[in-house]
Amino acid sequence: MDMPDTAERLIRSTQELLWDRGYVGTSPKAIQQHAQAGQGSMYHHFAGKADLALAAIQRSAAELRAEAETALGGRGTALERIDAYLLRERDILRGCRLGRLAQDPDIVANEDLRQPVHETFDWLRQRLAGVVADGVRHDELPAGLDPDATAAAIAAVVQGGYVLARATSSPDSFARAIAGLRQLLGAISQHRQ
Amino acid sequence: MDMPDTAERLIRSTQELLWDRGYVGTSPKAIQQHAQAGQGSMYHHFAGKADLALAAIQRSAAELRAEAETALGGRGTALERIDAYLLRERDILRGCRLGRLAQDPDIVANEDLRQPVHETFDWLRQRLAGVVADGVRHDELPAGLDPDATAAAIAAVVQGGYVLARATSSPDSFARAIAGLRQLLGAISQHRQ
DNA sequence: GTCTATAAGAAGATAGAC
DNA sequence: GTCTATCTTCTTATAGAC
Repeated sequence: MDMPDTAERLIRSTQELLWDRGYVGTSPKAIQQHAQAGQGSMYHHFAGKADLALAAIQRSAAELRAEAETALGGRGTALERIDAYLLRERDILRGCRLGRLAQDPDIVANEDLRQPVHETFDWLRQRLAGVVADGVRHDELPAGLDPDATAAAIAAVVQGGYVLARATSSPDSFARAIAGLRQLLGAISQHRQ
Repeated sequence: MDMPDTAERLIRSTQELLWDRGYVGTSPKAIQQHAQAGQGSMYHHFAGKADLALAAIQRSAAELRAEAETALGGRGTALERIDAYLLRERDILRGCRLGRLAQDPDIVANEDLRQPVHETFDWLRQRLAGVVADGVRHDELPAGLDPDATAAAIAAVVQGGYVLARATSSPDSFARAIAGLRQLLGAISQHRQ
């Protein structure tokens, strides 16, 4: 268990702070303190706040994608894989690492910083749409169902569930939204074994 | 068309800036410039940034609630009223005035500032649940449907739709999520006239 | 009510020593 | 690679004149 090197600690610290406070709310000083790195260290390894944030966002995007893939690429029916995604462990009140950045004006205004966020959500929707399409192909889901729209609704319930949970300071709000979506999906499923 | 008085301009300016930049990203100076009010003016009318933000958030919460009520309290079947809510005009890429505040660490950390956000989302879910319950009562929607969970899912798709739209810089992402939800609701509805 | 002056501290770096 | 010094601008006010 060696201590990660300085650049690595800076990236990980920035990931944590971006998650909790966003880009606008995260200062270089706070990053340095969290990473136990000096001013000079940070500016030696990274050109500045934006450069470091880019590394952190790319890292978070890759992690998120891997976690989603674990659920969506698992075994089971389409509905079971969607359930695995919807019910996977989440730090609900902390929100989505990437989704929160979509609210940040300085992220949205900076094309470099926005790109990994954009790409990840594009990937997620396509990945979810693929699973929905599988469900339609195997007669689990009705033939008329639009995989892209359904996928977008699923991703939106998760992102919106986070918002509702934070707004009400209660993870229950997230759970309720997920339960509502699962009930709708269950109601239209063809229950084939 | 008189110019609103100073306190009023300060509140409206703060509403706009909170919407676009959040609490952490909004400085008193920016508010003063937007409102064309001086430093002394602002601190004469309000105790400080938090006090002014509270007034602005309460105002935005009341406005949002009134707009939702217009759609949800209109005439028509339950599904038509939900559609009216889902399809009402929105400034999609700007996001939700209140939902974006749920991401703000300084809002969540301050009970006074969080309260109007919390209350508004509680109200919205209950209001939506009432409409869903109406639908169940009138046999538009299946008897087994959980109104609270369905309401949470509907609110989450809207909030999440905003997140997806901002993440992808495209209002289409919002529209797709709404379309997905409407397709699910349509599929389970009983199509009674 | 509004204006200007003042101020302690943070934000986001740059420069040069070690 | 890391450290300290320095710098400009911004943040969030307070104080007192007008």
